[in-house]
Amino acid sequence: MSSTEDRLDDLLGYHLRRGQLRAFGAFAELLAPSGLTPMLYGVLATVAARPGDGQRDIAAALGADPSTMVRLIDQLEGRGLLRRVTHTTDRRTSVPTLTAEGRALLEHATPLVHASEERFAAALSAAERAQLLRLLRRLDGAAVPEPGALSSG
Amino acid sequence: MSSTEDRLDDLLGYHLRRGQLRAFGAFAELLAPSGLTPMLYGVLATVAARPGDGQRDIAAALGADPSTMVRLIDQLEGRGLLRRVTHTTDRRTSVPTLTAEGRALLEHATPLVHASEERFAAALSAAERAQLLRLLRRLDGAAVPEPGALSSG
DNA sequence: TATTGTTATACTCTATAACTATA
DNA sequence: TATAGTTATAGAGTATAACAATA
Repeated sequence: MSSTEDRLDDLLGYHLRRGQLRAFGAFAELLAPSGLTPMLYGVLATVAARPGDGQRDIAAALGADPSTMVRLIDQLEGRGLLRRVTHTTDRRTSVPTLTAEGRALLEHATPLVHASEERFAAALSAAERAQLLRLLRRLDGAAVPEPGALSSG
Repeated sequence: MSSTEDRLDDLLGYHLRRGQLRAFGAFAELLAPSGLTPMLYGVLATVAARPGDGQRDIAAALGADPSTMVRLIDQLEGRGLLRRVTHTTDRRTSVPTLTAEGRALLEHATPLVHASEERFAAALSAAERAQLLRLLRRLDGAAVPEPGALSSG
């Protein structure tokens, strides 16, 4: 009723957190068997999307710390989903590269991820989901700066 | 091609997470001096909004675990922002109750929280923010997965 | 001297299970 | 027997700082 009761309900941050928890939960329900967390899936997808990028670039694209990325890459490499390939000209840089298994798992997981999205966003119509996605992209700002990319929202 | 590069950019969960991180960061920038985290603010606001509720109810309202709530209440009580008042008829129940200091801090913090929202959502117009809030509320409104049901790994 | 990746470490947040005291 | 709160503990997840190899 009064402003006292609505303090949290009026906050984007509050609902963003709750929405993310729901999204994470739905992800876990469908993808637990694959052993993938949202972050591990994000790494696989980003490695696939940015071939040739070093770990630091992958980390930056995901908003993660380089030392955090080491552990994530360790996990994925330990499961044979990717390999660290030394960069052709800069031997400091290791380029995460998907193995056949990694690519297969990514292809297997992606429809499950979309299914989890449809599950936790079932309260919204397709048009509303698209609208929500559009607004969230704008919120993120210029999303991930990609080499040679175009837009600016 | 596009399906490969857009795997993450098409996901609500991905953008919800990034949005929440942005919200959390903006909150920290403005609220760090107060010593409040988003969750601690949420507890204060919920205690204010639900006088007479026990810790378990407060926890449920925030989607948190009862044992997690103990620690949060501990922190707030240790700083003199609330007190545990034994329930009138059920002596098992402790009712978190704001002190004058707690209420004052809540009143002080709330405009700062709104300022942090305006900061991290600056890319959106007022109408877009309202629309985003509506959609996120609808998302939250659907059956909330229980806290324990999510993490079975 | 700067940069990439790595390691060691610590800190935060949260959940699980066992325990207490009430009911 | 069931419930509210608590405790101890463990598991993610992440960040900071120091270090080695390379540029």
